[in-house]
Amino acid sequence: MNTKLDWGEMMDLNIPSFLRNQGIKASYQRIRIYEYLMNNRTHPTVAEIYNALITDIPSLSKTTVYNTLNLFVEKELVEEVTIEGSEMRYDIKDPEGHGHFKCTQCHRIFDVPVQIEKIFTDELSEFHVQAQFVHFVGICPDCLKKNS
Amino acid sequence: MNTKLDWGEMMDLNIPSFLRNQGIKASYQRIRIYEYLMNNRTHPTVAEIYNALITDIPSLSKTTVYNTLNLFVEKELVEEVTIEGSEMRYDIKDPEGHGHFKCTQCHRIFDVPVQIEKIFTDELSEFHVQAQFVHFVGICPDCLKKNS
DNA sequence: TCTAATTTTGTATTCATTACAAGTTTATCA
DNA sequence: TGATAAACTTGTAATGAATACAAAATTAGA
Ligand SMILES: [Mn+2]
Ligand SMILES: [Mn+2]
Ligand SMILES: [Zn+2]
Ligand SMILES: [Zn+2]
Repeated sequence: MNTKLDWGEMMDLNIPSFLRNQGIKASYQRIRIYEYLMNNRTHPTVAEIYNALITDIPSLSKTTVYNTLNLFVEKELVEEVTIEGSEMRYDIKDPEGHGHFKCTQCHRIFDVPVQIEKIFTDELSEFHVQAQFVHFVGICPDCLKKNS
Repeated sequence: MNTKLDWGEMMDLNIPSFLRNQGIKASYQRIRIYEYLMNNRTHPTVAEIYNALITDIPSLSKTTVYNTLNLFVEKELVEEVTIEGSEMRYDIKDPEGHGHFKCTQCHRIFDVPVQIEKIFTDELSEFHVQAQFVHFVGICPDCLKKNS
């Protein structure tokens, strides 16, 4: 039998120690917010995270959600998804990196694999690239099926 | 001698008729806002456009800048650049398409060529892609030089 | 346990964007 | 040309995401 855990499994099992490893105190609120992002890969907004957790954590403040997400972004555990003009969206940062697809019809945001290396050009060699983001906009397979 | 004008030259010469061709009434404000975007490829915010034009057009309202840009986006003359979380930025839409690089030090946003085709993957064939955006974040050549 | 540091919370504030209605300009037609 | 409607612009009010700030609560260290 295989006892080796992958990245996702490891953090699922022990979020508190993962957070501590990243130099973050594992408060109850932080654990629950991180856990929510792990289990809901839907690129939620602050409001969505808050509304999902408020029943379980009646004392939760929206400010805490903002503070926590900003901390996670700073520590590079979480990525801001700026695919919308209105509200910021958040996503667990995965080491490989992936792109996003926004469906104009159902408004869902999908993960899509992207070959990041291939988009680099000669011109970019002069720049020091620290992060890259690829966004697509269009109609998702589900909505295409419904339309036809 | 060559009398053929390219896309940029054509619109430089006659913005009003270009706008009318796109089904947009060529009001003075609209012409000046489009002209500003043509001459300032710096991905300006609404506030920047407004502040640049207010001395020439003392009656100008910020609402008009918003209305006009939203109209241009709708008619696909202009593209929203959602590289910042705070303010929307605007860019003349060019047929070939290009990526953007945000320098974390001088906060400028640069155009960078991108081979869009190369980022498509098999997974995406199920989606109907209408637009794609590539953003980089890092340090620009100027700032790299200053740092060293 | 006592004390300091950290975290959470609630409220007030900021500010980009939109909503709306009134004023102004432009187009249409007799 | 002059009247009338349509389109556009403007100013102000409203919305709402995000931050600032200070007090309350929790945690860590001595
Ligand atoms: Mn994602
Ligand atoms: Mn550009
Ligand atoms: Zn869809
Ligand atoms: Zn720079």
